[in-house]
Amino acid sequence: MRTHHCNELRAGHQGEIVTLTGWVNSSRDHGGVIFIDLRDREGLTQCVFRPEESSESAKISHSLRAEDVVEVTGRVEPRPQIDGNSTVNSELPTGEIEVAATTLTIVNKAKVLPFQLDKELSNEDLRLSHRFLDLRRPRMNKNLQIRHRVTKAARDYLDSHGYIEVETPILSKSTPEGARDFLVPSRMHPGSFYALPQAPQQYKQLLMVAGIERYFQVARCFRDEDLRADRQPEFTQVDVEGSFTDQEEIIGLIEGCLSAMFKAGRNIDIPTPFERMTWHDAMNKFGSDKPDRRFGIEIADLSDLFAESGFKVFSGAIKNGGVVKAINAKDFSGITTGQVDKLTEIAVNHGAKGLAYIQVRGEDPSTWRSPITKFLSEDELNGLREQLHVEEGDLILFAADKWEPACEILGRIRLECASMQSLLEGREEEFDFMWVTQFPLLAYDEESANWSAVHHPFTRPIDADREQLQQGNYSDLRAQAYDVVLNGHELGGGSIRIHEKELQSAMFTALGISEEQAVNEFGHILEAFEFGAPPHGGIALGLDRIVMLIAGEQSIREVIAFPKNNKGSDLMSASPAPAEPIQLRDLRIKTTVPDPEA
RNA sequence: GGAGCGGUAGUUCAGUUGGUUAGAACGCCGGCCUGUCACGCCGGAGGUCGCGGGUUCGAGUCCCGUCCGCUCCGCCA
Repeated sequence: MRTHHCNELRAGHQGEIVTLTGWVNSSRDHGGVIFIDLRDREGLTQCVFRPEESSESAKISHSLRAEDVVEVTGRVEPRPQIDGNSTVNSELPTGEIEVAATTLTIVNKAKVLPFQLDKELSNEDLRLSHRFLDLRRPRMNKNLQIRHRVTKAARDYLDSHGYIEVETPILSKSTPEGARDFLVPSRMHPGSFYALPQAPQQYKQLLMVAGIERYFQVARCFRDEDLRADRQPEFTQVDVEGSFTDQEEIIGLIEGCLSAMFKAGRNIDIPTPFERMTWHDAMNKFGSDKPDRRFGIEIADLSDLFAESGFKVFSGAIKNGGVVKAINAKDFSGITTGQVDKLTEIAVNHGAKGLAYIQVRGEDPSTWRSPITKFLSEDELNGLREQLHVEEGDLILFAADKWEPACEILGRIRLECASMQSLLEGREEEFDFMWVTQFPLLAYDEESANWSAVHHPFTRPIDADREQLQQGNYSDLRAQAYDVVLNGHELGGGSIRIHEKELQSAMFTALGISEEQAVNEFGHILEAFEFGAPPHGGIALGLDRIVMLIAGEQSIREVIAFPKNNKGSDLMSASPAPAEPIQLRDLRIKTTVPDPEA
């Protein structure tokens, strides 16, 4: 049996007889003396095999290959002086010592691996199909350890604040709103399906009705939507709900929880309280409900300046009830034609007809290079210079549209400018936490002519807007909803919920859900609200994203042990896979897709 | 559903205006080596250039189609 792990032995252990186990990380065969670096999950220890001390184990050691599993027994020795030179390896925590092997057992040989563990691998397919090897790499091993510590910190923190973890069903019911569900056919109810939960939303509210008062869950959630670097079909939320609470209490709780998580995972102290910004301000200044504020380029409103402009694109947009907005990308007047094209494409993809810009080559507007300055008056140009603090070298970009699309266009453009200018490089240690509050409650979709819930249909309007909702006046309602944002990533979102049947019914009416449908789909929660439901609210944190940011990774796949690829496949187990005919028969399911095996 | 980028040795990549037998590094195999730690030295094996078609005297390179991967948009209450 092993006596120590591979990151444990130090000079103080000198003379002890120890046994280490692990994988051969590397071997250096000098013909006579042989070194191997033995690796376990904790680290590396050098073992040395000298023929004069143990001819048998030295002989065996010649056959060692990378990733063989071995057990080594020997004496802890200080690294010697050779010809007056120290052989201490200061790069290695165990570099002051080595284990002079007397016994070597090859526990299990390893084939040559399909990739080298000490080299970066761009072929993610290969990594995922051999994930059990990929995870051996110290970086991945470290990521899983960070994930464990961060999760534990969240659990401990919430526990210490009186929140108890309750498990809610994975086999659940399909909900009409929201993301596409994963369906699970029921054998005992042919033709009927469970759905995997997109979130434990309704269950946790029912736990509040049940008098649990303070609930949390490290909850697996499922959404059958297209994937991204920060999206997986199954992902984990730290789901929290409390009764007799309010937005302030939840925000304070989560600030403490995130602090504990970042402390545990990265040993940094994040300052609290976080800054707050209303959704309207976030959109207005940053064109996003999850602003990245680490660089400037704030959006300015120039509607007053251009209301009567001779440039009809601007004045026309304003007369149509829209706005003219602009950003000043400092020191970016040297933008290339290709980059202008790319920015224009982004603008056009978001509904703009084009992208007006000015390359500022000097103090005097006459030196400005632009397709539009010839349409602008001297007053307008001077006003522009003043309001945007224009200096030589700047690049001005405009959007003229309705308020929200104009904000969104410039929001996208400012992110792309930051990327083109590499404004975020080398700033991995900056953490800008913030809350975005007062989201709109409802959004109108022109195409379907329907109102839909911006957060979800259980979200409570702010008290001042409650009457309006019940009177059927759905424009500009504000929600008691809040998102916590870090460096442009949404870490989590929550709200104070509706706990009264009448208000919930009014909400369903707003969403075009008929009474019959409401009873059918949400009857249990409407009924529950009639039996003394306490006021309640909560939040859900995206654990994968948080761990990703703490670990400094670019994709949540790097912090999930066995993630799916871009198409939702697990390349290691080859799932999803066709079902056996007998399984389908039991489920009374017939597929219309031809069997690829046939 | 759409856009972009990519696919050449086990891996990471290079491969010029289309032109000899498609290269390098690491890994792998064999040999040498008693103080290395990315050990070193000598030798060797290893390729359907994703797949299919086309242009051409000649295609890794050009054209068309297709498959796969990643990133982004749509989507994700």
